[in-house]
Amino acid sequence: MTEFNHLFKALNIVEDELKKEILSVGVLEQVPKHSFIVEQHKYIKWLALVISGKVRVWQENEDREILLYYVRPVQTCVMSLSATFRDCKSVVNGKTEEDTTLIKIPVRFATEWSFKYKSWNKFTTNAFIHSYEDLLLAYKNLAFNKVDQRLMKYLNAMRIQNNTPFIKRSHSQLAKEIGTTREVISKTLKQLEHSGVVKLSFKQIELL
Amino acid sequence: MTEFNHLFKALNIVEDELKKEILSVGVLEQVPKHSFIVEQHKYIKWLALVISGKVRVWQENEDREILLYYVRPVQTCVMSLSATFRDCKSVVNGKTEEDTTLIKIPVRFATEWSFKYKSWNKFTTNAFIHSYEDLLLAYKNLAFNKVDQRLMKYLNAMRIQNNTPFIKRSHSQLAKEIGTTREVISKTLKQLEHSGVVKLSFKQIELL
DNA sequence: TCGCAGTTGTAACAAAAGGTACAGGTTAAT
DNA sequence: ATTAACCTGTACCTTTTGTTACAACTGCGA
Repeated sequence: MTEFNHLFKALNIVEDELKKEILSVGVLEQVPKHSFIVEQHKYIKWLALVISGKVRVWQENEDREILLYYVRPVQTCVMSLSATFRDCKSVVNGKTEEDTTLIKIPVRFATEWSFKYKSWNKFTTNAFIHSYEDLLLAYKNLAFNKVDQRLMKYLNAMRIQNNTPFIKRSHSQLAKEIGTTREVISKTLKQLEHSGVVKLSFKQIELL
Repeated sequence: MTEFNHLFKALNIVEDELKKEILSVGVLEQVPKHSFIVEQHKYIKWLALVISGKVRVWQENEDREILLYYVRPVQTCVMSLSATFRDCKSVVNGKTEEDTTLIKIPVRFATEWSFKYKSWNKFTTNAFIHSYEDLLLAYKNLAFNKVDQRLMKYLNAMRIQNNTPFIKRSHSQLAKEIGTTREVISKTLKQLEHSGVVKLSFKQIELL
């Protein structure tokens, strides 16, 4: 089970006891792209850890969406983590964007572990802290920056993330990340192209 | 020390050992209104627990502000909580709005405790979860609702909070809660008055 | 009681964002 | 090769939000 060893290493899990427990209750799952992992208003029963692939987590409201974050290897979604502490319904949506490998752990175990094993405790606490700070940044960004600035931030983050200046996303996908509409993105991108910051082509934006 | 007993009861702290530790390292402090508890870019050294009074926590950006949350008895500010897990600078501001009583705990203890004492663990975890969910709601609200809706939500929350339909805040204070400017709040309130939802007077808004 | 700092109202304008409508491009599947 | 589904560009218009500027009001303290 390479995936489990990979998990142990990535999360700095050192206790043999904990490893044994994870091996016995954890379920390895291959999820194809575009599958829902969590859905708004539905109960979360598993703590999902992303071993490979990518999960997009967002909120929606009628016809609009806004990106919250991506869960990448090796991480967990805070929302499913908070479900481990009190049975709860999801207030977000999560969907794989690529074929994804998960290790799923029934929520009830995670609570015990955080008290029993230092490394698990550290992992969960860190997850909370980082997620909170990320969300705080996102909130500030939304509160104080206009669409064009938010878009540029997003594009630059993508560039660093994927290590390429070519962002392969359609305008409507971008709109759903930024929290606006397709037309606004199209117009904003055109402006950015005129000012020589980007170069546009079909389903692709090049950062200059 | 009534304050400490009050704290133990409110946080469901049952372990005698933990009580002893809190009593020995905790510092009781009376803070007058309008004092900074945490400041952006400054290090957080204490975990502050609000026993009585109220602390306003917000973010700012040049000339704009936006409210994050209030810390009320008996709670702690998540940001100072996350500082207990890794020495960090604050990304928010916190200021007392009333004369406030705090119990301050040096950050290094809080980490140990969360592993050593179940009730402390529970308290910190719950604090994280609730704060995260609150922020998520705020984010969604900001992303999808216009100023008038956000304002009404805020006013209604205040009404419930203080159990009175009279909200005693100036327009510029409201602007800083909502994340907009004074003029916009004035105009929006006038509209709301015309539609018979509120009644305006000096430094007071009555919800009808 | 006077003056001052903070508050409120509002007109006029500017900028940002959203919505409608439609033309035309690209791709993938049949 | 044709079609259907999706993508892009843009003109035009509306709504929302922000800015500037100024007049008038309120309440407190000297």
